[in-house]
Amino acid sequence: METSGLGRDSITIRDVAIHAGVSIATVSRALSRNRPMSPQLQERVLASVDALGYRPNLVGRALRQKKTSTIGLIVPDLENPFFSALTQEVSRRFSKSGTDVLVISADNSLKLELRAVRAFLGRQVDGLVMIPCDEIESGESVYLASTGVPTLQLDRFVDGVDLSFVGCDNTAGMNLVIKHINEFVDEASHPVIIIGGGGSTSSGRERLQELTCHRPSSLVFDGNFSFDWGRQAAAEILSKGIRSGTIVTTADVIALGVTSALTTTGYSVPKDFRVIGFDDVGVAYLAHPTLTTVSQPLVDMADSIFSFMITNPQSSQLQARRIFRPELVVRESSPASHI
Amino acid sequence: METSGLGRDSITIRDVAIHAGVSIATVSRALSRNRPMSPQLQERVLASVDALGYRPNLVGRALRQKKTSTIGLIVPDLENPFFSALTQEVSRRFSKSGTDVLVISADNSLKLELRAVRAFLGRQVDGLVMIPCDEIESGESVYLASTGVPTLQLDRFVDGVDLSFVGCDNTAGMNLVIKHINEFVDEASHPVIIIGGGGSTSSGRERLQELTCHRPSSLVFDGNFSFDWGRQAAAEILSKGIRSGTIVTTADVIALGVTSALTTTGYSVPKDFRVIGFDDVGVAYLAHPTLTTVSQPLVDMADSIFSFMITNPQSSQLQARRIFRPELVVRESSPASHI
DNA sequence: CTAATTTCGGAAAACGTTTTCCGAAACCTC
DNA sequence: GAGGTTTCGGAAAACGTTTTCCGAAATTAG
Repeated sequence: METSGLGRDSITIRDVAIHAGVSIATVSRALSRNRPMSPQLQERVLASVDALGYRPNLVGRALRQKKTSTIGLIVPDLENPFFSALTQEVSRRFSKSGTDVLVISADNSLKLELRAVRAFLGRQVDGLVMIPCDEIESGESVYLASTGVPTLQLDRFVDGVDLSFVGCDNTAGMNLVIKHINEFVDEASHPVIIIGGGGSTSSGRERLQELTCHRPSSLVFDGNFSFDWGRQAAAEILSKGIRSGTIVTTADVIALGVTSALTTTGYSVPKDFRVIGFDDVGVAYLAHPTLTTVSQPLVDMADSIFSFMITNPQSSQLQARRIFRPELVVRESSPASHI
Repeated sequence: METSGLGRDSITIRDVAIHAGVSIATVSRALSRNRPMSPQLQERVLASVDALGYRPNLVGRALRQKKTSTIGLIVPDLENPFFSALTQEVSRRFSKSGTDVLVISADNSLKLELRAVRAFLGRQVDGLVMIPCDEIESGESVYLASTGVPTLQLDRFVDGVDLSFVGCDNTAGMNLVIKHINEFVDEASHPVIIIGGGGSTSSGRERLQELTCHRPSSLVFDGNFSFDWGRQAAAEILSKGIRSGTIVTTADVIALGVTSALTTTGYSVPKDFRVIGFDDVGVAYLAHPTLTTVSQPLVDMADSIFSFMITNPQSSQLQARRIFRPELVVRESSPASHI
């Protein structure tokens, strides 16, 4: 055959209809199995479809059906391994059910986040999953999203909008950490240093809040969710003359940055400083020393997002929260044994 | 106003036309500035657009214009930090120009990769950028993609398809590594161990090939691009009774896995084993010890993808290759000083 | 054998845009 | 002030589907 070596202006359903000698309605039905039809005719149509290499134009279909079998996922930063893992998990879950997940990274920018919402809304996605950049400032994006399409917040939520949320219990997670450090921390000799991050996100704030609430006298540093901030924070700690202590962070990426800076400068983890993270990203297990952290149930969260999305067709009204319990994973960076 | 607290069945261009008392053509023109029109009328239309909160349906527009202002990016695995960094960079580059980049992760599965191609093709993206999963097996996906839309291969290419490619010079990169290790490797006492990965990808193969070609007597292990494979390979090395050497890998993720396993088992990097990676992902600088690796020019590659995409409107015919020169970054895991 | 029902293919409307084509009005030029 | 040109708004076609509606044929019932 080799009708069209390069698939220039593609073959439409009309071409198939002509080729098979039927109407376009028949072709559509043969493909969608929307209505029973005589097997031999169906077969004939399908043969033409194959012969011509016809691929339905999903844009046309979407326009007519007013649905795209697509959901959009907006993530603040793909370079944060926690988000890429979460992205992977969510995609995996949906692809099992035949809906495609399209991902846009907001690159930690509110402007890009808003633009991503517009892009997805305009493209008529059937649902939107957002990990908002900012607890306050993302309000506009999230609200806009919710006016157009069933929207779910993942991992972080925005203050003041009534929208379903799937995440983990950051407070409970931090309590596990606090209980853990209570086992070996001697207030006087071994100070607790808190390195926050993402203070303008709900999860960052919740984690930090719980920490400062239980350890009010601790030294607190606040920055963002990044390796670099971790490195920087470690430098600040050292510059303050602190030479040992227990460092609790609000994210693995921070903890890894801290550890890196500390060990590079000649300090030992966990001998001089114990370091604790949050999230349990893949590299936490790989770092040297391996990182004590709080593990989030990624697959459960992805499952939850999925079921919310399909059972919650339009009722953004009855918003709900599904909060999962994380668990502590004690590793080398803060061994359970006494110091 | 609060006409529609929840934006149920959204307002179309027709609603705006009625509200402004003009025809839909006029509304379209007012928005697209496609043809000059009287300022007061334009203003009136725009006022109605604002009042109603109209947002154009991009599906309708795409159908009519036969373009979507969207490009698709298919990446084999978002959890590989190199790919997430590359994804971020490409997105960043395109978003500057107003085209949205939609990402799908193939999750290292050929089936999902093919499905992603179909999804993007059906959705009529204006272009497709692929990092193919497999040098051979991804042929079907890549070919299919190329028949429908201008397609670019990134970082890896598929054997036998004539399609433009943007990547780095893996051979040159590995030569830098070889030159580097030649400075301190004493054949007899300090064996060179090669840990390959992604042997079924062009980049993995090229890198491994160059290594084995220059160091034919080395011990060679082959696996895939993952932390886990690195750990596993390290275990195999130790089980063979090897207690020191220079370990060259074909990717940072492997090198990091190797280092992790080695140091956990009590060996020292770089004292006992020197370890060298490839890619220069963010964590390479964070690892302990920091990782010697070959740095790929991500932004150059992203720029190149971009310019290929816009200048190469349809001419997949004249396929071209844009190969960038990587550079060696010597860090602690294989110091330049003698052992 | 007629009447009632079912089966099944096709014509055409619809989805929300953009854009071509028209025609009316306005503006020049002499 | 007539003829020519430009300006500018609207009607309608087009994009590629799905789906409603219709009618012809086939089947069943009585």
